[in-house]
Order: sequence, then structure tokens, then C-alpha cells
Amino acid sequence: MKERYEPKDVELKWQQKWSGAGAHNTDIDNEKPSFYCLEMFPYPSGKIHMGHVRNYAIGDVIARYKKMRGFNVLHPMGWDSFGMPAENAAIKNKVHPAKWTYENIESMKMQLNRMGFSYDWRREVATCSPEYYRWNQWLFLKFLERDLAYKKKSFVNWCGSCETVLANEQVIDNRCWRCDSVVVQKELEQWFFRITKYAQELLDGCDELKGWPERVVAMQKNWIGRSEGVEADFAIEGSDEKIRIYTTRPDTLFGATFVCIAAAHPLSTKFIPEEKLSGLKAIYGDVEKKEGIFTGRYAVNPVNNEKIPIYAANFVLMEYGTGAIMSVPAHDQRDFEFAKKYNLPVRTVIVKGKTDMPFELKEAFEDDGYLVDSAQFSGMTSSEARQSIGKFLEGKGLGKVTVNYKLRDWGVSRQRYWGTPIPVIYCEKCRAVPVPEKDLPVILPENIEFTGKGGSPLVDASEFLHVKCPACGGSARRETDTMDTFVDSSWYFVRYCSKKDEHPFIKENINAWMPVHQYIGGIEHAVLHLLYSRFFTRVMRDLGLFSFNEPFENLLTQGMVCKETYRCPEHEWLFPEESDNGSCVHCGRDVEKGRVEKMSKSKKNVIDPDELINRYGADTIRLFSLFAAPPEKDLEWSDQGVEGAARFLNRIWTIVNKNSSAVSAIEHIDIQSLSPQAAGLLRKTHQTIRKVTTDIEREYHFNTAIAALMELINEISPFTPISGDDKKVLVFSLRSMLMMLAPFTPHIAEELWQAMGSSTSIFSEAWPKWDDDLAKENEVELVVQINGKLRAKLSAPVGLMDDDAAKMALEDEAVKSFITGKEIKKVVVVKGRLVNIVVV
RNA sequence: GCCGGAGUGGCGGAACUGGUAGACGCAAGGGACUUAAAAUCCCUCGAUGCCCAGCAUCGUACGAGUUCGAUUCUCGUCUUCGGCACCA
Repeated sequence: MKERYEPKDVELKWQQKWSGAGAHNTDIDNEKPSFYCLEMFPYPSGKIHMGHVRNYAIGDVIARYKKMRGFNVLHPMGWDSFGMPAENAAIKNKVHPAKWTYENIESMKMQLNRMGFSYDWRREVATCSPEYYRWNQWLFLKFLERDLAYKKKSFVNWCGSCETVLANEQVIDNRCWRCDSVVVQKELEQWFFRITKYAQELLDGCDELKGWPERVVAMQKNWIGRSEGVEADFAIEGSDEKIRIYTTRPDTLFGATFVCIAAAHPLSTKFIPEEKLSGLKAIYGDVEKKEGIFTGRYAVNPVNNEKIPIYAANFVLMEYGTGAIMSVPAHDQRDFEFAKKYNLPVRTVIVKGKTDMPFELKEAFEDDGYLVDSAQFSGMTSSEARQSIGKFLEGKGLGKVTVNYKLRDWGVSRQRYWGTPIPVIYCEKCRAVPVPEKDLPVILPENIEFTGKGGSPLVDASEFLHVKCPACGGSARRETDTMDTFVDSSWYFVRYCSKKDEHPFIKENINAWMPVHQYIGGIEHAVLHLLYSRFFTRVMRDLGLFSFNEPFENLLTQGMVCKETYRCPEHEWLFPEESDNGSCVHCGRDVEKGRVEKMSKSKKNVIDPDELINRYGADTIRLFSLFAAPPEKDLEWSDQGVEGAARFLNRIWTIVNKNSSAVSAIEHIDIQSLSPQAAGLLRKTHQTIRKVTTDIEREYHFNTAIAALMELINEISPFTPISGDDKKVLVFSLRSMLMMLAPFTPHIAEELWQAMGSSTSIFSEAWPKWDDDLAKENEVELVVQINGKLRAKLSAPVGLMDDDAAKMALEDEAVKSFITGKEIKKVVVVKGRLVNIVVV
């Protein structure tokens, strides 16, 4: 064993040994309980960043810990490898996206291995490989069969300069993220997944997500956005047509003084000339503006037959509800503003409690209250009236009670090359025809030119494009859109259950592992990826592929990795070395230092994991990132903190080095013969095992678990054994410490384990057990309070009776001086901990 | 606006179901070893006051409340972060 700890040698050695021995491979084992530990797979950008390191370090600790606890642990890794960056690289650097992607995968895989993560690489998947995406296509066909995939015209974000559709996330301040030109709404035929069919189920299922952070569940509920309300028909004066409106406030129906319809509503088009309407459409969705155009028509309120004007308004959304609303300015702030602008009447029909409303409203009154001026409904509370008016309208055939969701169907078409081809063929005669299952996969052609112009390059791939119709054999053309990459990641967790050369939907494989016991990833996926995966899981269930409802039993959303930033008023973000004692090296201005921000290239506060590994080794990086903050909170990177972690590992190395010759059988320790120091160390060791174990079990509190290990080393460090049994205690203590350290810093733990004389891997050891009796202190500190204030600390025997504790406290000299001449009203005793004497 | 968090030393963070606030680490200061430095080891380290070996008072964003006792529970206020946002 070397005197100096050299992480590079140690880590490489064990990575090779583990990999050679297939130490991280897992097969179904009915003897052991299974545990599926999964971290969100990365996009292969080419280099891992600290966010990955943190995410995967957390996952690796859990996987290794569970393994030592006797679980059969599935811990796979793969690549979310379709997507825009590969295509952009192709356009910019003339590299084929496939080449670029697979090279990135290779280099990132190497980096992950250098971190010592325990993945079963036999199960690796890359979503861009035909053997993976053929199942995207297969699922797409199943969706089609079940009417869960459909095509419709819809408005999409369109960048005219790049000639492509943009996802909402790619539109920043209404401009294209790439070329900065203004994004317009364009109507296109797109494929959609009918996620709305599962809206209620996905909402109800939220109650099953007991192992998820509350805020993620709240965000999902919010996104689904269920609201209960009423649809009501307003007749149009002088017309047979009606306007159907949606409201969640039927209790305010008598206060409606006008009706608003969306600019894209068919009736707007009918009543208003297109040239006038287009101006309104142009400001659709502009939160700053509330504008409308009078249609010249009047609607009839179904409850009081009142005639009220109909406006087309920019703030009414066509996609939500019925695209038409009744406007009640007295009780809705938006309607109030609109009414003020266009001089429309405001009428109060709700009062709060018994007080009258002010004569002139300054803003809408949106709370519930009691109804007035509302015919037979007057006097009711808002909630009573909502029910009664709903029933009344239903009874008269003028409306119905309904539920609306904010959730929209999921548009999955992308006019992009680097994605899964949608398996559909268009034929003049047979229209859209699904590609027969036997013809899957539809392979993405490789021979493509990337110009960066003109939408999907697949349009120019004539061999790909022109095919025979599978139905009639006539000439036909393929769908050239590819799928949103979120489709790929909506079921990859099922794919890992089988080794990759097998069919992904063998029940035996899926049921052996799913649902995922612990999923770990960033909060940024709180809605989209996690919601889509829940949706897919339910569809797959309905396809009979398995019978569980939820894919992820427990979810841990780790915090971001942050670092302090340097900012110059002139030169924006600076690298630390660009700041010379607080002034900018470029212009000499004062640098604002210390704002802690998420690591990002643009803020110039990134740390490259590779450099850190070279300098400190993977174990130190792992240790620091697990110690500096609990997993779910943001982590502030600190170079000095890393040094501290390195120091800790060095101390362990030195201590084991010093004592590695002390190896002895430790089965029977004669407790009676131990020196007081050894007895203390034995106790501390058992206490540490208890603390580390419970800290990991309880919400993965790795930071406090590591702190406990540091306390233990602080106690081991000055210890010198006297007798042979003392020596046994030391060895027991060191072994326990190494085993507990193993999930966090696997390489050094394994190395030192061998140095202490073991010939088998530390990871085949069972997690150490503690003994409550041996962990017990033989004396306790009894705290004495007087009127709640700390006045004395007494040392007392364990198991002291309450009466004796009180007696002991009252007899203490210091305590006496506080209570003489005062009346004791009460003595409170907390068993074995505290006595509080209440005096007046 | 709605929903969800968070506020504790110079800093990151501890404190189980109300019971010694500040574990552990970082930084800082002092000391030992050394020709010197690095490394290592030891000590101090919330604030204030004092007839300082010790003791007292204050202290977990702020203000109330419940309690023998509150970082922890209740109500109100402020600050801050994240998500959604003209969803009728």
C-alpha cells in the first residue's frame, strides 16, 4: 500500500477491475427483492457538466447502498440522442448528426466511467438507434389504432427565416432562439397525441404520487388545470344561431352586460370583415392589451332575456372552453377593464355579507358573496347559486354543467431530420395509411444534405419519400415529419428492463423491475417529461403491456449546481481571473462579485468535471457534491470545500495505512477488558452506523450521513489501542467506516478494504449493523432549566427515574441559588434529558 | 394574481414526533513541527456586557399567540426564490 493517496491510480484500477468482472451487471434474481434506481438520461452534448455529476452521484450512492442492503439493483444508463443540437452541428460543421452523436456518446460514456458510476452498460440504449426508435414507431401505430394519435390543422410557432416550426421553449420573447427573427403563428397540419383523454386520470393519479415532492405534484395538477363550470347558450338576436359560452361563475350570470368571442371564432369571421379582424388577431394573446370590435349583433341572456352587445376580443382564447365568454365587469377584473375602455355598463349582482357595494366600483369584486338582483336566485350564496343556475340551465335545455382542462393535446410533429420518422404514408386514394408493423422500422435515411434552410431535409430524400401505398400499391409519399424527442423519453425506462437485443415488451422483464423505485433528475422536467411519461405508461397499460399505473414510485428532484459570479457593468459576466481585486481587467470598473447563479457558460461560472477529476479524483468530487448540501437543495460549488473533501479522504488513507497491519479476527470482542477509549470508540462506531443508516433511509440525507462519518474519523484518529481487544475495536471501527463510505467514494473504499486484508469486493459485503445496547451512552447529560432557561447541566446515570432526576436537580448548588426564597409551582421532567423547574 | 418552497454565525449547512440552537465542513485567528514553505497536528471561533479561570443578557426575517418550554405549532407582516399566468 502506498503511503500517499493517489486517486488516479486507485480509481482507474478499480474501474477496470469492476468492469472486467461485470460487477455492475444485473439479471433477474427471484431470491432478492428488486430495486430499480434510475437517473434521467442525458442528451449527448459531448461533455458532462456538474449537473450530470451531481445527478448521477446521487443515483450511484442509492444504487450501491441498496445493493449492499441486499437488493437486486437495476441501474442502467442511456442516451436521449435525437434532437436539434446534432442537426445544428451538422449544418454548422458539415458533420453528419449520427457521427456527431455517436462520437459524443463515446466521450461522455468515458467521462461517466471515470466518475465510477455503477451502470449495467449491457442495457444501454440510444434513442437514435433504429432498434430503439422502431418501438417509438410501433407505439405510434398503436396510438393510431386507438385514436390516440390524430392529425389536425393548428396554429404553431413558425420562424419564417429558418422555415421551421419551433417548440414553445424555442421561442424567446416572441423571437426565434436561433436567428432572432419574429415568430409568427402559422396554421399547419400536425400530428397530435390525445393526452387530454387521460386528463382526469392523470389528475386523479396525482394522489398516488406519495413519493414525489409536493411541489412537483402541485405543478402537474396546475398544468392539467381542471376547472368546473357551466356552458350556456346565448341566442343571437335576429338569427337562428347561438353563442355557447363557458363560465366558472354562473352565479354572476345576471350581471353579464356583454359577450366576448375570440377573434378566430367562426362568428367573428361571419360578422366582422377580415381586414378589421386581422388587426385583432395580430394582438391575440398580448397580455398588455385588451381590445375588441363590436360585431353589430346582440346576444340574449338566457336567464333574463336581456339583450347585450357581442364583441370580438383579443383576450378571449379560442382553444379554451368554447372560445366565447359572458362578460361580467362587476365581478371579473378583465371584463371590468374592457367595459371601462369601451364604455359598457357595470352591474353588481353579488354583495359580500350584509354590506352594500360602493356606488361606483374601482375594480371588479371577484370574491363570493350573496346574490342580489338575480330573480329567484337572489339571497343565495355564490356556491349555492352556481349549482342552482347550472341545474336551471340544464333543465331548460339552455346549457350544461361541464369540466374544462387547461391541458392541450400534445403536438408531436417536428419538421426536423434528427428524430424518429413518423410511420405514415400518404396516398391520393387511401389518404393517410399507417406503415404496416412488419415494415418497421422506418429507417431514417443517412444520405442527406444539411443546409439549414427549408424545413425538414427529408423532403429532398427522394428514395425515402417515394414509396408504394401499403393499402392499394399505388404511388405514395412518406410523412416527412419526425417525432418530438419527448416521445423517445416517455418510455425508455421500460426499455432498460430488457437487455437491448430482446423485445422491449416482455411482461416478465417489465414486471421484474417496474415501476421505477427511485427516479432522480432535475426539477426542469417537473411537468413535460414526467407528465408525458405518466401518460405513456397509462396508454401502455391499456395496451395490455403491463398493469401498473404510474411509472415512478419515488421521485427525487435534485437542486441545481451553482457558483458565484463576477459581473462588470460594462463587460457583463466575467471569468474570476478577469477580476483584478474587484475591478474589471478590461475597463477597471468595479466588479459585482458574489451573486450565486446556476452554472452556465454564458455566466462564466462553470467548472469542468474532467479537470476536477484529473486534479482531485472522482471520489473527492463525489464526496463534496454529496456533502455540501442535501440532494434536493441547490448546491453552491466551493473550491475550498473540495479541498476539505480531499483532506478528509487523505486522513482516512493515512489512518488505514497506519493500522493496516493490525488485522485480526474481530468476531469476539471482550467488552469488559476494553480500555475506556476503546469502549468509547466502539460506542461511537455503533452510533455512527445507526446515524448513517437512518440518514440515508430517511430522504437520502447524505450530507448529514457524511458528517457523521467525519465525526467517527475524528474519534478514530487519536485512538491508540492498548490491549488486543482494543485493536479489534479499531479494526471493527475502520471496517465499518469503509463499508459506509463505499457508496459515496467507491474507489478509495475498495482500495482500503483490500489493504485491510480482504480479497473480496467491499460491495459484496452486507451493510454494517448496529447494536442499540452497544450504542447506548452510560451517562447522560441532564439539563436543568428554571422557568425555561438553561441553568445547569448535570451528569446522570442512564435510566434515571423522573422523581430522582427532579430530586437531583433540586439538590444542585447552582440550581439552589436560583430558587431559594421562591415558590416552586411545578417541575417538568423529560425522561433522561431535562428538568424544568417553574418558580414564581 | 394563483400555486409551491425558503429565510438560522463571516460562509455551506445541523437540530428525530416542541425539550442543551449552531453538529460537520469551509474561512479566519493563535500555537506546534520546519532553516523556511507546503503538508500535518493542537487550540479559539454567534453578539454584547462585566469586579472576564467564570458569569449574565440577547440571539433562528419581523410582530403577536399557544406552552413549564417554540428554529419547530397557530395567526399576521416583510423579504426572497421557483412554477403557472387574459384558462373566463
